[in-house]
Amino acid sequence: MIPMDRSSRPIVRQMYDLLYAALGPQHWWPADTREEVIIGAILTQNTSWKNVERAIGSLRQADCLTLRRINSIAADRLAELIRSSGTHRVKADRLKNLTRWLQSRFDGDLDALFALERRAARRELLSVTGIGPETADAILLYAGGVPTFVVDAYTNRILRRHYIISPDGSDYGATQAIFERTLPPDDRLYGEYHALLVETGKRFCRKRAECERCPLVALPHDPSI
DNA sequence: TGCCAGGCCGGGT
DNA sequence: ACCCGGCATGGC
Repeated sequence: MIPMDRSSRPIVRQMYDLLYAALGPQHWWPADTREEVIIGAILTQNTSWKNVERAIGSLRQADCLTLRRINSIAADRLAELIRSSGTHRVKADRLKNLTRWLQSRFDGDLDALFALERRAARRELLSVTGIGPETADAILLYAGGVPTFVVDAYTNRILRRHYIISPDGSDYGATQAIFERTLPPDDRLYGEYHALLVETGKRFCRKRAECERCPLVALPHDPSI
């Protein structure tokens, strides 16, 4: 067997190695229980994690950091508890949609959901109003341990920057397929990789001056992205 | 001060 | 099949 040299390694693997070497393990998803993962996944939609942390704290303080409790309290009370996460009335409705659906369809049993075949479980999650592709995959991966690659805005931006997808590309499934085609279906690997991409986006893509310090700067890229 | 954050929905072309 | 406004708080 001819050993594979560095330059012929898939770009997606090179990127992972560079990010992990530079940033180390990210310990995602930051939560104590899988229910907390699910709640956080909805709260963090288009919202900085910092604001989500406060909302999680409020829920914990009110003993409402479980799906059962969220299912039983009033939506407007829930909205007040999660106010700091922004778009709080929308998110309160979405959380209620989720818990109502889990109760009626799976008798409130998360194990029943995650026991489903992966595509079936994903379809189920997507049927809930307020759960889109990224939220569904984050729940599957970080709460269920299902090896599904999570694609977010930073992921597409970084792939555009490195010519891996077209300059205007943002197709969720296409981006997801790039990772799932190249990497073994390992939930720990997927989880670490997505966390590294988000951390990279936060630290190196926000301000122009920071992007030259990106661990991926040695790879071919378009500086204007 | 304005702009954005670990999206998604619903209505309009 | 896209495109867009709305949702809303806290941080820089």
